[in-house]
Amino acid sequence: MTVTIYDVAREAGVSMATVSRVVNNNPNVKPQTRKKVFEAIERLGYRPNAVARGLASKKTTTVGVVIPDISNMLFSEVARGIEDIANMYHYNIILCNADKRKEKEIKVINTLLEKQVDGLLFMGGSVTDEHVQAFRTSSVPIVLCATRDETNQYPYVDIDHQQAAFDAVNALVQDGHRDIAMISGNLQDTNNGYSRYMGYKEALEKNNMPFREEYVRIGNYRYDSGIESMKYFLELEQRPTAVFAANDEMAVGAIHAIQDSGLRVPEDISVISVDNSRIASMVRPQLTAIAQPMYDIGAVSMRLLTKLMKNEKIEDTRVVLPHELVKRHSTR
Amino acid sequence: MTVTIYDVAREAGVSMATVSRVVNNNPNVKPQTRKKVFEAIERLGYRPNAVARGLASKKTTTVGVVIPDISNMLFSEVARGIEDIANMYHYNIILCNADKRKEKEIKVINTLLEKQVDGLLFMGGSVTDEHVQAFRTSSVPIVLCATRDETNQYPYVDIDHQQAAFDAVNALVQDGHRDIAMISGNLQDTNNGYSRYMGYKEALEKNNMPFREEYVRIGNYRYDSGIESMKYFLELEQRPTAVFAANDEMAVGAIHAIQDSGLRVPEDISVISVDNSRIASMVRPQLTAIAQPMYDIGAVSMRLLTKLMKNEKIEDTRVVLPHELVKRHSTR
DNA sequence: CTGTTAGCGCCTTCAT
DNA sequence: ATGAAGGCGCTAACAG
Repeated sequence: MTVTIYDVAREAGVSMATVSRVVNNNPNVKPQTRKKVFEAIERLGYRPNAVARGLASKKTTTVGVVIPDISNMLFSEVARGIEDIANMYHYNIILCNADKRKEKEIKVINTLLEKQVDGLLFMGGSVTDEHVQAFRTSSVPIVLCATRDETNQYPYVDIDHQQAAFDAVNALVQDGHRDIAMISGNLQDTNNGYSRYMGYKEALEKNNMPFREEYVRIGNYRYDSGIESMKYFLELEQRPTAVFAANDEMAVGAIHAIQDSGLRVPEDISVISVDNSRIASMVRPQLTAIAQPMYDIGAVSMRLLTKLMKNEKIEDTRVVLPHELVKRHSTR
Repeated sequence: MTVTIYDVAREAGVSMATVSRVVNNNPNVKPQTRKKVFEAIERLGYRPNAVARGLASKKTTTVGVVIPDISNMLFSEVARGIEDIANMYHYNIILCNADKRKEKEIKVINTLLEKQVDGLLFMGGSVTDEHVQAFRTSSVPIVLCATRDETNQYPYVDIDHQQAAFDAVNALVQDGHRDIAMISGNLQDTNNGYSRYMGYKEALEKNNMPFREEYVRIGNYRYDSGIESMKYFLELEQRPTAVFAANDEMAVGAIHAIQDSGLRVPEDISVISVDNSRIASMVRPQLTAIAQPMYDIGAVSMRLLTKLMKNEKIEDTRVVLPHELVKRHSTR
C-alpha cells in the first residue's frame, strides 16, 4: 500500500541504507547510484515518512507555539514573525491557542512535548509557578515570547512594557497635559496589563502629578471597552484632557466616543496608545502610539530558539526589543 | 534517560501492554491495576511519545492547515474557527503560511503529508491542476476552505462570492444609485477576486446600467489601495455616487479618502463592502457590508474534515455558507 | 483481565 | 561507497 524505503531499495537494486543516504543528502553516495535511487523514488512516488524518521532520529523539525489567540491582530503578527523565521530554518510550526487560560496553557504545553517538538515558544498572559513546573519537565529548549517568568530563569524576547507606558504618558505631559486618564488592560496580566499601569503611575509620579482613582478604567483590550471607558471619563466633573489607552483598539474606541459626544481629537482631548498595529493609521485622526515591534518579537524569539536547539553559543538569552513613539494626529 | 512504557511496566510490575491500555483508556483493566500503573507513571514522570504512537498506530491526531497569511485578519479568523473545532475533536493543528504562492503551497502540502497528518485543510487563492496533482498523492482526506477547485472534485466550504458582490451592488441600486464604482481585488484569484468582479458586472447588467472601464480599479485588499483607488474616482469628471469595495480594509480607505477631500459619507458618496470583519464597526461612519462568516467557514470545514477522517456518512461535501447584508451607516 | 510478540518506517553504527 | 542489523517507543492482534 504505502511505499517505503524498502520498496525503493528493491526497485533501485541497492540497500535501504543507501536510499536513506540519498534522501538525507549524505555525500557518501556515488552520483550514479544516487541517480538510480532518485529514479526509483520518482517511479514509485515514494514520500519519506517524517514520523518514522522522527522516531529513529529523535528529531521532528517541528516547534510548538503556544499563543493566546490567533485571531488577535497583535498575536497573529507575532505568529507571522515566528513562521517566517521557522520556515527559513526548515522548521514547521504546531500552533495551539490557549486563550490565556492557565490550565489550557499547561495542557497544550504537555501535548506539544508529547509530540516531541524540538523546541517550544510560549506566548501568554503571565508565567506562573505551574508553568515553570511544566517547563521543567521539558528536555527541549523553551523561549518565552512577548512575556517573561517572574524570576527570569527562562530565555525571553519582549519589550519593556512599563517604560513604553511611561514614555506614552510622558509624551502627553510634554504636550502640556495635566489631567491624564488611562484605559488599562487586565491588571492580572503581570507582564503586560500591570506593567503598563505601573508605567502610567510612574509617569504621573515623576512629574509630580496626582494619581486619581477615577482617571483609571479597566478595559478588556477591545474597541467597545474603549468606548465605554471614555464615556465614563466624559461624564466626569473634571474630565481629562488626554487619555492613554493600553492598546490601539481601545484607543480607537476612545476617539470615536469623544467624536460621538461632539468633541474633537486632538483639539479637545488627546489620545495616545501602545501597540501601533495596522489599525493605528486606519482611523481619523490617525493614532499617535508607542510602537511595539510585534513581528520582530516573533522573529527574534524564533531565531533565539533555533540557536538553542542547535546548541549554538548565545550572547544573551534575555532580549528586550526597543519601542518608539510614532507621532501622528491624535495628540497635540 | 527518557522514561518509556517499559520503565513504567517494570515499576508497576505489569506488562507494557497493560500500561498501554491504561494510557489509552482501554476499559479492559482492573481498577486496582490501573491505579498501580498511574502511580508508577506519576512516580517516573512518564510522558507518552506521540511520535512512536503515531508510527505504530498510523494516526497522528494532527491535521495540516495551509493558510495564505496568518497575520491577515480574515484568515486568522478562519484559523480560529478551525482551531476551536479541531480542539473539540482532540486534533492538533500544524499551520503553514504559503503566501498564496503556488510553489510554496505545493511544497507545504507535501511536507504536511510527510508528517503524516490525518487530514488536510487547504486555504489559498486558487486551486490549479498542480494543486490537484499534489492532492491526488494524498491518502488522507482534504477539504478546501474558503476556496474551491475548478471542477469541484474536492470537498469545500465557502460562500458564494459572486452572489455576495451582486447583493452588495444591488443594495446600492436599491438606494437609487446609478453611478457605482468598484475597488476590486486581484482578478487572478479565480475564486475570490474574479468572482466579486463578476458579481459587480452582473448587478449592473441586470439593472440595465452601463459598465464603465474607469469605474473599476484593482487594489490589493489593503487600506492604502482603498485610498488610492478612491482618489482616482474623486478626480473623475463624473464621479461615482457610490463605491463597492471588495473588502473592508479598502472600503475604510475609501471612506477616509472621501472625508479627506471634504465630502461626506454617505451624504455625498455611499460605500459598501464585502467581509464585515471587526474593523467594519470601528470606523465612522460604520461600514455597511455583506457579512462573510469567516469563523464559521473555518469551523464548518474542520467539522467536515473530522467526519471525513472518521469515515462518517456525509450528506454533502460541498457546502456554501450564507452571507447577509449588515446595514450600518456608510450607505444611504 | 493480562502478557507475548510482531511490526510501524526509518536512522545509524559497524563492517566490508 | 555500500550493506547488514539493531533499535527508536508504542500499538495491536493473539493467546491465555
